[in-house]
Amino acid sequence: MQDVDRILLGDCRRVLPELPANSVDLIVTSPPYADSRKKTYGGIHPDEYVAWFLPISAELLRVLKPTGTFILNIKEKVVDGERHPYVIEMILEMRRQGWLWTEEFIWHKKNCYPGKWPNRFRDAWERCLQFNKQKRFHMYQDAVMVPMGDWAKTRLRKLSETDKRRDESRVRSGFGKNVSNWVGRSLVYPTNVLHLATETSNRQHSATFPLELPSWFIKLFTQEGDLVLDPFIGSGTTAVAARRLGRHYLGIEVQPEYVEQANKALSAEG
Amino acid sequence: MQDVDRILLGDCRRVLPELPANSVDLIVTSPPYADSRKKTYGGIHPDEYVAWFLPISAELLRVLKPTGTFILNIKEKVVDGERHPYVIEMILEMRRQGWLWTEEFIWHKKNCYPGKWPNRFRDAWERCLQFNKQKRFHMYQDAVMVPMGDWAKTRLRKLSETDKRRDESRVRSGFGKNVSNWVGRSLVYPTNVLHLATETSNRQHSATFPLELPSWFIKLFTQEGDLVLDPFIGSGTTAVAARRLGRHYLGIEVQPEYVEQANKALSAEG
DNA sequence: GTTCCGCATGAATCGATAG
DNA sequence: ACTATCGATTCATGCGGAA
Repeated sequence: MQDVDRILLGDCRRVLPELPANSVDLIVTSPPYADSRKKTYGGIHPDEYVAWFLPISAELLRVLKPTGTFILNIKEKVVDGERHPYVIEMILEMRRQGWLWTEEFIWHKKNCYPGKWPNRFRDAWERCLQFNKQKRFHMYQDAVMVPMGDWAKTRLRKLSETDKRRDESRVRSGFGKNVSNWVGRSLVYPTNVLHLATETSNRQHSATFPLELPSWFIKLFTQEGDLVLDPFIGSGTTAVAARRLGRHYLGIEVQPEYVEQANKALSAEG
Repeated sequence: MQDVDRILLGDCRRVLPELPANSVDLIVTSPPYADSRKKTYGGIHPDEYVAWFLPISAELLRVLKPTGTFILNIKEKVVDGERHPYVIEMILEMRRQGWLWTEEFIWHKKNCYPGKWPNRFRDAWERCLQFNKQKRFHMYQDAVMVPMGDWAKTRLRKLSETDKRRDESRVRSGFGKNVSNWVGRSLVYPTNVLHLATETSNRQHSATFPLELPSWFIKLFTQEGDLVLDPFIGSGTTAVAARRLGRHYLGIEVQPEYVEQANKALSAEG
């Protein structure tokens, strides 16, 4: 546990083998999309994407604890007017590697990229694939409970405005026991559809991963003190999320500029 | 064109070969989900689902016009704690058949089935897979434009409640031209995420498929007078949607009770 | 005619029980 | 051991009756 809370510089295909087996509680990552970030990983062509990723997922399978979870945020590109099948091929191949494809969460991007095409609407969702090593894994559902759908309409009607405000801030802070006792029936478990906006004010980082996304999965699948790994950490979003939630983190990034950026962001956290 | 606007009784594996090639503008269907039980279509086991469906999709490829579209509403079940891969295997096999996997729409089910499990949240989405025969297909995007996000906040604030309701029903009825002239700048194109509730309390429709779902795709991919096919039409939802929108329809259903139900629903349309 | 409240109802999933 | 059935869990929706 001495080598955590760091951003490691290097290609994760080289760095991952140096990590001990069964040591990570959660892997959350958004790998470079096919054909993008050409300079870094050589601009993987969609047709070669699966072959490129499988050795990495094999290492991830090794370093993950048996009770751990792997969340893969990914979306297939349109190639020649068609959704390229590399993502679904990857799911099948990873199952052959030994991964269990436990669930597929949908990240609904409330503010998706604008544009207009004659044969296609704007793409407003991405996959967050959940993989596990075994059927029994750690999941802390209470940590991500949300206000009930008609909460504001019904229960809160009788509360004063100040009560309501106090209530909401408590709910948002989220650390549950007293809150869930107090508002108890006002909180429900979420579904497998996440409604999050992309971060507009983000800098030059290509993979715009809102902080909320890794935060949600970190709360759901880890406890304080657990270790979160992101093998394509980019500007450090996952590490910041982990740190804010009191989890240990480990990031891998091949581009020195990103490593620097991530370390700067982490220092700013104090 | 004389044999349309009917619900055909029979297994679609037998009925489809009797239909002429290149005659259908849109196929929208929600096939029976994989089930261990043996009622309709012999209760297809998830492991056999792909083999069962491929001959059907081959026939669908034959009857669809080159400019037509096939929308397949489906969702994989959980089997032994894991999402079963039959849906994604089917996508790959259908591509080998010659289908283009153009897009994947997400139907976000606002009212999903309740429940609580230790390792899983409620499933609130289904796939609406779009397949085509060629890269150029008919798409009428203007027919499904929706009010802008802040529409209710800005424009509608000044309208009375009755005006608002009338307004919404106009938009929902969807015949675009006059509406888009009238509210003009208030309408935007939708994304590939649909937010619809399932119809729960509609008695005789055990329909899982809300009327809005086929309606949306019918408006998007056909014009008035075009032909819509549903090879697993069930209680006739797709036919009702087509009829209301002035499209011809053709339904296939293996269970006589459903055929009767569908015809009754269609008669009620007048 | 309107708003409000109560209630039944789901393309679900898991775990236990029974054959 | 492996499959089939059943009960428990849980919440957004829209209907119907009531004020």
